Amino acid sequence: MTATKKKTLRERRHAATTEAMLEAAEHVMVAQGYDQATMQQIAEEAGCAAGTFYLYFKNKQELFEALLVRYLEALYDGCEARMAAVEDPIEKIRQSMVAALEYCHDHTGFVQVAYKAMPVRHRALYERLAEIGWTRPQQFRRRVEGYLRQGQKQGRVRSDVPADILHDFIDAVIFSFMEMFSAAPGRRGAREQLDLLWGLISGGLLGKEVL
Amino acid sequence: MTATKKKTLRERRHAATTEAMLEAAEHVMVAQGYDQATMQQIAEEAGCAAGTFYLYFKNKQELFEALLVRYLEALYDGCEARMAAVEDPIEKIRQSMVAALEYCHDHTGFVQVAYKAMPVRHRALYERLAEIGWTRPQQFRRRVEGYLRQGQKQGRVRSDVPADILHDFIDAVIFSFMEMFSAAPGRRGAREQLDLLWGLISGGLLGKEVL
Amino acid sequence: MTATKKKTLRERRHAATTEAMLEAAEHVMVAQGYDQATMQQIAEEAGCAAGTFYLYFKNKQELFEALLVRYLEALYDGCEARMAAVEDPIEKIRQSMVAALEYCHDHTGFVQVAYKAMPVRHRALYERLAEIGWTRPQQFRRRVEGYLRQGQKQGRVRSDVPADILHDFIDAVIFSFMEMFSAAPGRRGAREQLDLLWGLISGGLLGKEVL
Amino acid sequence: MTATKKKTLRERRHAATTEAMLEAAEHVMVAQGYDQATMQQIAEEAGCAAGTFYLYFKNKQELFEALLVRYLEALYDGCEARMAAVEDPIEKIRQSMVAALEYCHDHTGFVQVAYKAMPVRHRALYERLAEIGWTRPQQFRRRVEGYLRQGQKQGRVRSDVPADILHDFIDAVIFSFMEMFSAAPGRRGAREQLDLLWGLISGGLLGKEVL
DNA sequence: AATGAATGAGAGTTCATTCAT
DNA sequence: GATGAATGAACTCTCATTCAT
Repeated sequence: MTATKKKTLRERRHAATTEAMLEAAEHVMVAQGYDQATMQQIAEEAGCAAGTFYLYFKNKQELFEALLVRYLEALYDGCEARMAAVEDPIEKIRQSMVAALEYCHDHTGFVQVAYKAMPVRHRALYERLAEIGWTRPQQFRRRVEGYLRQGQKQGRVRSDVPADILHDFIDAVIFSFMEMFSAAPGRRGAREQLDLLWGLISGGLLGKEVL
Repeated sequence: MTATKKKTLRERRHAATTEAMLEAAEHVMVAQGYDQATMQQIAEEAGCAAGTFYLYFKNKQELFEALLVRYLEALYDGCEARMAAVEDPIEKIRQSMVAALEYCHDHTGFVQVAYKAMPVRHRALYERLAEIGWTRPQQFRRRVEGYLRQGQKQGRVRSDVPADILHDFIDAVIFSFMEMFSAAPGRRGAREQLDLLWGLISGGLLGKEVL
Repeated sequence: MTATKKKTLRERRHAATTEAMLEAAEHVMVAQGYDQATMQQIAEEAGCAAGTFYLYFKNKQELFEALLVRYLEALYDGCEARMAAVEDPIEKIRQSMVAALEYCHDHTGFVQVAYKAMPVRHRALYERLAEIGWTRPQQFRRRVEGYLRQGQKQGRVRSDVPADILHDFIDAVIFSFMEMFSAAPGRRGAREQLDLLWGLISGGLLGKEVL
Repeated sequence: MTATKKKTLRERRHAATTEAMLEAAEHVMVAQGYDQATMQQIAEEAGCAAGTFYLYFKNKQELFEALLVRYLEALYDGCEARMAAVEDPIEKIRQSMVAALEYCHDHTGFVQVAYKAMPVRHRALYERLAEIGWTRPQQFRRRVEGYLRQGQKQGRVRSDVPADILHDFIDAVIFSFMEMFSAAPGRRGAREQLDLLWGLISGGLLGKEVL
């Protein structure tokens, strides 16, 4: 009991420090970008010595990756929770967007990290994360593509465009608008943003006619 | 007269050198990204000494900006030429997309520079370029928004979404797909790519129904 | 009484810990050399925390010196024991060599520490050890030189070379071959090694003729 | 002509700088040892910025290797020149010793570098130098072993000890005494030193009787 | 105009040592 | 007594920029 509690205490302490470090890293990297952010700056922000970071993260690159993974895990968790609550495949996609936008509203830092701090373009980063065994994005994507295909079979989604391209389309719009929203937060309510995006996206997915 | 001619020759020489330097910078920056590309590498690629660059560009940052501006100037030139050839506002937008995609096909380096080498996110960069007085993107954007508003007045474009958001939507889709196309060139023909994108975008712009 | 016993127990514990630490230090320093061996590595090898070392040794340098002294004490003990068992001065020297070689066979780590891990060359180290009051090498050396002088008086050792140089000669050969033997252990039996070395050394000491 | 001269001038300049840097490195490394010598110290000694060293040497390790190779090349050159001047195999060995001792007298720094500054033990270093393609020590050694075998065939060198061990013996004595001589220069004349060493070595090589 | 050697500030990272627990 | 997290100074090495030639 005591041992367990002790261990838990240590672990808690460790987790809290890790958390504080990730926050400091986020803050500085969002402000400066990955390359321009120095470990000294981040350490100062975190209120500890630069060397201390190397007890928690192997190097700067892994610090950044941990930062991103932490956010993405939460984001995907939210998306999947919302998706599970409905049955209809198209509605699942819509709900996933709702979750993403909500998360983006509550964690402005995330999008800014993802867009301003990335040491490499996001495609390359996903590959890197896959290399270290974190493949959730790929899995999630496959799932959404499945829903899109169901929508195509039901005739509710255009079939002249392959599902993977439709997914790219959704991603393109969401990511881009998330960046805009996070850069100018509060400009519009989350509800309104969602309707806007869904209008644009669903129009593209439906694609009945060409102007 | 002679003086003028001499000066012209010098200018030509200067322009040619500038051009070679920009090409070298593009090559290295596309391969390595902005921060990782060193001036010595770029100089070696250009076949001159590192110091020489500082006779043509104030510093690394300005070298990159010049590189980007050169591309964007050509891109906007192409877009505006095509836009001038048609009358219909929606068709103008479509033609501008055609031009952009074509340019992107012929100058793969451009998109790669814009996406892989940017020292900062593109929004920040536009602001920076505006600071140094290069405001063509803003002008171009205003023009396209004007066409969108015309389309709205004619009832051919959804009016439930403001024109500036529609523009953001177009930008989001185009920029994202341009990156994909340039990363996997030849996967699809330019024609086919265009139809794909236009299908998605026009669907979104039209936006008659919601799924 | 109880206090005394307690103290003795404590002392035993202290000695055992010291021993374990020296062994760990030896292991790591032999593998990596003095500078490359880190206190954290040594601590891990010893199964304790890095900080604990500083309760037993003032710093890394003293840890190394203790390590070396422990070995040298044992080595000199062995040599002197063997020397005491015979009368003849030359034979004393020979027996000392026997002891040294045996020790070297049984404690390969010693030579490797002495040769691979030394933070400074050995002469400098002896000076340093003398500084901290450990002068046994000097004493031992004086003794051996005494035996050499006796041999010279008896006409059994060349007199054209001063005894201190003869001692340097012996040292040179022994130290060098000890390094070789310890680097390639088992290449030759201890007996054979001894004969080899004694042949070379005694030839040099005798020095009747010049080729 | 001009071009050639220019190039030669540059090369000269480069060589002179390299030389100055090696000297500075030698000075500091002899005083502090390899690990303790910092690039800043060396640079200060050389009268330039630390970064400048990296234009001439890839890193600290290569700086040290260059330093050692420079010395050894000169040493071997001297040995081989002297060896070529005589016919008799044993005399060749003796002449090589003469050359080595002379070199050691004129370049005290060399022995001190070799003994005080080595980042690793000399055997390991020879392996490393062999790795980067510098195998002169091995070649030289093979040659000397050949002479020893000739001496054995002629009955002038003991045959009860293999030639490679005899070579180790010579090396052991020479290296050790070189260190002593260089640590206490001028204590004895070169001539006297030579006679001393040769007496000890030739005695060991001859090895007629055992004390 | 062009060079490229030299600079020097500053990067990421390591590690002997300390000290609150 | 033992811990091990934290320190922070010091390390090697990089590179945008300068300037004597």
